[in-house]
Amino acid sequence: MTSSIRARFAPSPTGYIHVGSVRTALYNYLFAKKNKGTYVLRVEDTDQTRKVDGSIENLLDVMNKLSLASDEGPSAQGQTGDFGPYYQSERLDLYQKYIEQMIESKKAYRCFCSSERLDEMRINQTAKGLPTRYDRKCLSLSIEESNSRANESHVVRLNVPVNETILVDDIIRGKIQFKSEEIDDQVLLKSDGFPTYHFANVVDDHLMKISHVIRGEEWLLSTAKHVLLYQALSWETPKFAHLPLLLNADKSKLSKRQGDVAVEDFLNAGYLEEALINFLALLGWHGNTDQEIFTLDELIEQFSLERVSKSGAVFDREKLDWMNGQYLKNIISEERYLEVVHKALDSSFDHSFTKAQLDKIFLALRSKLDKAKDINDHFQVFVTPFAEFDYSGTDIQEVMAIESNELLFSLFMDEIDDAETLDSATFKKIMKSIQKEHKIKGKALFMSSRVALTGQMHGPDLGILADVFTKEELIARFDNAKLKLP
RNA sequence: GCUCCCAUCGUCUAGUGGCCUAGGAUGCCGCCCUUUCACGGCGGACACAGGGGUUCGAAUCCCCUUGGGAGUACCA
Repeated sequence: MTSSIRARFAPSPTGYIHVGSVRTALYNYLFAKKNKGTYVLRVEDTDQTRKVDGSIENLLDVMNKLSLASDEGPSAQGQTGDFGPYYQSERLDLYQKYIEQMIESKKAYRCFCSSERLDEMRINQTAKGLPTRYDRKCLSLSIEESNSRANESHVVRLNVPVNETILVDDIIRGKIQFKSEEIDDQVLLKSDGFPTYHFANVVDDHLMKISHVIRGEEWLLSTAKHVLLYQALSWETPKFAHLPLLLNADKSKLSKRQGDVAVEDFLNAGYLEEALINFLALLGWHGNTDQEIFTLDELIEQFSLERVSKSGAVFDREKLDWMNGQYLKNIISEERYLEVVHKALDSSFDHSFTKAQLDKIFLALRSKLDKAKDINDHFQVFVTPFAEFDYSGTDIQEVMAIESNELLFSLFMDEIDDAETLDSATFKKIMKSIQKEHKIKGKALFMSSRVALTGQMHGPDLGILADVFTKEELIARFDNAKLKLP
C-alpha cells in the first residue's frame, strides 16, 4: 500500500449480496491491489427504511470467504483506517457541515414542497410527455424566508446551474457530455436529516481520498450530478470507471426474478469461492491472452480497467457450472474436494458408511460433479435398497433379457462368497475369471452386473461397490436380480 | 416520453485499418478413449445488425437507421 490509488466498494446493507455487487467489489479490489493501492469498504446506510439487520455481518463474512477483505473500513474486528467512520449513518454531522456551506454559497437550497405536490407535478409532466423534473419553485424563496422556515420539514436540493455543459470523463467509456438543463435539482439532504446517496457519496469519496470510483453502469447518468457537486464544493473529481451491467438471459439487468442472484445462494448451492471469483472476473474483463482459469493473484497481476468491455454481460449459468467443475475436479486438492463434498452431502441420507468409505465413494464420483451439491444425485445409488430397484426401463429390460444372466449372477454369488476379503481388486479379478472361463463378455458381463448391482444403466466403476458394501449385500443384490429375470 | 450507454458465434469474448477465407472458451453435434456414465483427447456447425461514407484497403474510423439496455425517487 504505497501508492495513492484508493478504490472503494460501497454497498448498502439491504440484505443479501447480489453477484453484480461482488463483481464490482472484485474489480475495485483487483484495481487497488494491482496498483499497490488501498481497497476501502464503506457502508452506505443512509436509507433507514431499507436497512436489514445482520447484513453487515453477512457482507463481511462473505467477502472474507471470497478473499476480498478490505484494507480499510468495517471488519469483524471493528473499523480500521484513518478516514472513518466508514458507516455513513455515523457521518451525519459531516454532511450537515457541507450542506450548510452549500446553502450559504447558494449552490443548494431548501425545498419545502410536500411529496403530494411533487407527485402531482410529476403526473402532470408525464401526461404532457415532458421529462419529470422538479419545477424549482423553492429556488425563488428569499434567503430570509428560507432561513426563517429552517425548522420546518424540508429537503435540501442541488441548485443546478443553467446553460452549462457537464463533462464526465470515464475510463471505460470516454468523454460523455450532459447539458445542465437536463439535470434535475437533486435532493441532497432528506427531510429526516440523512443525506441521499448522491451527496454522501461525493462527500465521502472526497474525504476518504478515493482516487478511482469504479461502479456499475446504472450510475453513469447520475455522475453528472456528482461532478456538479464536486465543482460546487471546489473539490477535485476522482477518476470514474463505469462497469458494464450483469444481465439476465433476456439481456435485462440481472435480477432475482430469473434465478439466484445472491452470492450466498451460489455458495450454498456448492459453488466454490474461487470459481465464482474467476467466473465473475471474466464477465466484462478479458486479459490479453486466452487464459481463462485464474488464481486471484493472477487476476491482480493481469487486471486493468482498459481491458474492461463496454457492453453488458449475460450471466451464463452453464459456463459457471463448467468453470466450477474445472475447479472441483481438476484444480483444487483432494483434501479440499473431500471437505467440500462432505459438507454438501444431504444429512437426510440414511446410511452407515464410515468416513473412509465415504471418502472412497466421493473420489470415485469426482469426475461427475460440476458443483458439490451434485453429490446428492450421484450418492443416491449407494443408499437405495435393492428391493427398490426399478427394472422396468426399456434399456434395462434389454440388458436383463440377456441369456447368460442367470448363469452370470450365480457365478458372481459363488465367487463372492468364496472370496476371503472383498474389495475392488478382488471384484475385478472375479470379473476377469468369469470372462475367461465362461466366455461371458462385453455388455453381457459389464452391463448385466451393473444393472444387477445398482439397478441403473450408468454409474461409477463397479469396483467401488465392493469397497463399501459387504459380501452379503452384493450377493443379495445378485440374488434379487436373478429373481427379477424375465 | 426524455437523457445517456451499448452493438463480433446462443452465451463470455479476442480483434485498436492490411497478419481475418474473423481466434479462444462455453453450450450443441460427431469421433476416439472407456465393454456404462463422466473426465480427457480430436473434429464439426455457429457471429462482424443494416445502409451509407472515408481509404489502395474496414469487424476495426465517421454518419444514419435499427435493435438492446440503463437512468428518470426525500432507493441505493
